[in-house]
Amino acid sequence: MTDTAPQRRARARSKRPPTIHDVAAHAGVSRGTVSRVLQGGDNVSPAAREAVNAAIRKLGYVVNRAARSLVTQRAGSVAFLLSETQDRFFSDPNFTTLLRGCTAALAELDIPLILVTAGSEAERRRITPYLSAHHVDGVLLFSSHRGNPMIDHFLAADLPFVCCGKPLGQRGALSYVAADDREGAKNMVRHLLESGRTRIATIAGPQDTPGGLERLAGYRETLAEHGIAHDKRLVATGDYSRASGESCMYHLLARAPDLDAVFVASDLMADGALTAIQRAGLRVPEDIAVGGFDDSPVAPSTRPPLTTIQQPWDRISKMMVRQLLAQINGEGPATVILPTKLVVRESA
Amino acid sequence: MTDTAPQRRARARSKRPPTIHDVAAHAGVSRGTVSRVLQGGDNVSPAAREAVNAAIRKLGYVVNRAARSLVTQRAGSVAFLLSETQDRFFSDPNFTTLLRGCTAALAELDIPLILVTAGSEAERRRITPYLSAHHVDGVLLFSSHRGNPMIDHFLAADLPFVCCGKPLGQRGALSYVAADDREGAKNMVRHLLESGRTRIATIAGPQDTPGGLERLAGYRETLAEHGIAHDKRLVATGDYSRASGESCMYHLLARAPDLDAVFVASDLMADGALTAIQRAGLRVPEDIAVGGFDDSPVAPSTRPPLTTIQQPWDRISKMMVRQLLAQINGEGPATVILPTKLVVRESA
DNA sequence: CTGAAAGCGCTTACAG
DNA sequence: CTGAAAGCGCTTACAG
Repeated sequence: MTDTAPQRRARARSKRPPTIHDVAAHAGVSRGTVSRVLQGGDNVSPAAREAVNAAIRKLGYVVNRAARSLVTQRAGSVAFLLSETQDRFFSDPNFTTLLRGCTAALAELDIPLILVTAGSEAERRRITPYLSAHHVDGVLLFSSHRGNPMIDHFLAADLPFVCCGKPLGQRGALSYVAADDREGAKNMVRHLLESGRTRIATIAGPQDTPGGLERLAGYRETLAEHGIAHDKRLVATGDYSRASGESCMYHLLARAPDLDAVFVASDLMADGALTAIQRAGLRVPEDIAVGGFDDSPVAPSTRPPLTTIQQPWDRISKMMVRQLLAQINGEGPATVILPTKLVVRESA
Repeated sequence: MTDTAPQRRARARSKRPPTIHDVAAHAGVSRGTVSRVLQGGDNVSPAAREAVNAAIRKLGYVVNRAARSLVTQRAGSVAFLLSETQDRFFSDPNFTTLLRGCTAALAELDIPLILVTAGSEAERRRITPYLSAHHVDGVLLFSSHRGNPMIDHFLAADLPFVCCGKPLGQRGALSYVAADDREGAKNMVRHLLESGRTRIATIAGPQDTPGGLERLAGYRETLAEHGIAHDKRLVATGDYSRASGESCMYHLLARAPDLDAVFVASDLMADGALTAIQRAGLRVPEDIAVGGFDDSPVAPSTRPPLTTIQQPWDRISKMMVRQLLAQINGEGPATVILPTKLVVRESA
């Protein structure tokens, strides 16, 4: 009626996935040897390795990660943290591209990706202890605005993290991967200049984001390099949304009716600008050339198709993963800047 | 020079997050009591509970989930599984809506969401053992096409899962949450009929997806109910893409020039149909009324804005999470069908 | 190259 | 209501 402890255990095990104990018994070795094979198989005789691998296959053994984590003191997983209003990011096509890239890069390494959002202060408070308690080995941080408070927690908890884009308002060396925004902007403005435009306006992004800052700086630098005096009537600042691009363009048109080109810091805003220009009865690119930034999915299907700067999203996500793993393995922080590419279509 | 074991342990601990052991020592109780408080605090005296909670706050204790998982035999996490070509899903706006909804619902329950993709056969082979080994407690499954092979593995491994949409080609009772596609389609066709249209065409979705099947069935049923004979020249089948909507519409126009309305099984395809109709020199809705399905983000900004059927995405994700947790807690499978809503804009 | 043993941080019957 | 103890499934010095 009542089983002995070993009987009970054996019975329970029959319903459960096999453990290292079962593999060891099957292969006729100790559990230590099985573990060594699992770790890569150094210091194991070929015969033992073979027997263990055969047993693993036969039993369909899969390591229990919780048990492993407990002893190695590593979670074995990584967080993809969206520290931004969710709506903003989830509706941003660039975000899905990044998410897909990181998922793929991590999947190849068999590292689970835990998706975490922290758009509000309340969410941040809830998630910080989880992260700081090292329930993940590191975090891929996506947050565009200045002064993310979570960074200090990660630093305090000694938790590796890599930012997407330069984290503003932070001191000390932090790991981040970013596109070369400034150089990309310069490239576009140069292209506009070379096509003969002389009155080039810009719609910048929010000035508390690296993209907003750097792309505007690139615009100014290029004009300065070409001896063109700065004219603040030619500068408007949007919030990366399509609607803001449209209204900025109306302002620009009103303030500087003679402008013949505009460099817009995002494709979405550029699409809005296109609408404004056409509603004003002007033609693109004949009257006004429009250059965007991102090469987002909408770029080829705007009317006319948008000339823009391609962000290296795939490389960014791959590099973020690589940098994060390096840090988890003890390396120090590093900054990675990736080049962008001018994509010429019809709008400029 | 050489520490004793306890000294070594104490020193190591000082750099590590506090454990239940530290909390117990601090509160002057046993570790068992601390654990009981963590579990909800039944069978614990108020005094002990207070002491433990104070110690937890003071030490900033956070439970080690790996250790907990090891003994409870539960992962404590859930997978969001995309068993579909990644491109297709990541570019689908409905997908991000679902992902956001599930993330939010799970976050409230403090359950980590692990994002897993399995678009190719190779990926499926890699991920199946991980999932089947119960590295997650359950899976939220997103896959639209017929006969997903992973389902059999989940069944065999006794792993709870809930599908988004009716899983085709499966027998036996499976849990799924879906919008009432058929009723939604009927609703739209009725709306078209009531506005006086008599030659109503349809662009259906792929016939190996529940949405493709059910929406077409709803279309047919409604016409039959109104005594309108079935005319197969009025039926075309697309693949949910914008491009397929456009080309289907050209075919329809060629085969049945007298059609005065079209019910399209997705907003993206409807947008394509709009283009085709306008290129053919016809007006929407004057000449042809167009009804979509999804109420996706593009619907309000098509020209003209699209009359469509709203899918209850937020409710779907919430219900999927709820059903999954119920199953994890031992309940049997259930089917949940959620109503849709007609959203009238200008296209019909 | 290999086994025996300790220990990772929890939970949970089992006694009391 | 509470403590002592066993055990979850691994890894890793430590001896040999």
